[in-house]
Amino acid sequence: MGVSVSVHLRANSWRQKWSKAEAIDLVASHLRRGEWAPLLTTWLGDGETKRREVLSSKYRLVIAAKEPWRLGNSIGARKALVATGREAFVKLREAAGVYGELLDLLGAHKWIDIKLATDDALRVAYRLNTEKRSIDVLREVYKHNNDEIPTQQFSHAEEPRRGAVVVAGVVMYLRLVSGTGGSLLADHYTSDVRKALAIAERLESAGLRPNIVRSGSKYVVYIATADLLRLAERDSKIRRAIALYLAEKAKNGTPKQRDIAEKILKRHLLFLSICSSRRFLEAGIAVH
DNA sequence: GCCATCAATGCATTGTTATA
DNA sequence: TATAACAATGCATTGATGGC
Repeated sequence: MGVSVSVHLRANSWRQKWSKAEAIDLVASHLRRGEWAPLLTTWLGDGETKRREVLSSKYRLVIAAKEPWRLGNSIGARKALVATGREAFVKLREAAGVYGELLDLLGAHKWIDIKLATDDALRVAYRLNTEKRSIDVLREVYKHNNDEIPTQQFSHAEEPRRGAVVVAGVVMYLRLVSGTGGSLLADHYTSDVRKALAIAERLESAGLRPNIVRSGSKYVVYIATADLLRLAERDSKIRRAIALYLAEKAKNGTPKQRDIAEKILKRHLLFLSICSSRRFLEAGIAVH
């Protein structure tokens, strides 16, 4: 089985014992018989790994070799594409057998890639822990600051201006973002990082997923389309404000804004049902 | 290839300060 | 006090990135 082979190969220090060319041929012949263990050891040694690719579901087993054609399709002069697809990584993982426990202990970089390729739960956990957004970075920098931000700054019940909504007591401005589909954000500007962090925390405790980015000397706390839509579903004031904002932009915005606003309106019919149809007729929006 | 998001940058209007 | 210079604010735009 894979176990005995891989452990055996290790024990013999086969990489030193045989020439690379011989070793490569050995790996290739084993692989032809469906035996992946030698390939695993070779890949752990001379394999190329791109975690980025694995995480974006691009699975390629590439090994550096002098004569790549012996192993698989050549990529350039020195690399062999041995296999593709997630299944190949599953095979590698299976080939490791008990040896995997050792690799676990070692925290072997490439071994982790194999696990990331084959274990969905691990992928999710990995992403949660490693993919830092700019808000996470900011939080780390300022985490020693546990100073309470006076809540009073949130509590005023002022009426938001046009194009603004109140989210968890925070006045946020609506904003259209161009992309192919267009998005709608709500943001809040402040030049005080700690205020920004406090506001973000408040939004988070309201079940949202805010981010903070720098804009010149300011910090921008914002929530993205998905969050805004969820808010709109359960908060009629927000729903209404968004509907009006979109209608206004679709009518009087710059060409770009009109475009985006119309797209969003058509995609999320929710907002059409909010305002009176007369209002929308006035706004001159044609929705088919 | 499409779409949403990220993050940087741009810009017009409004507010503030300096100087005559 | 008039106004020129500058800064802050409230946005808008855009290229890059990454998932599906």
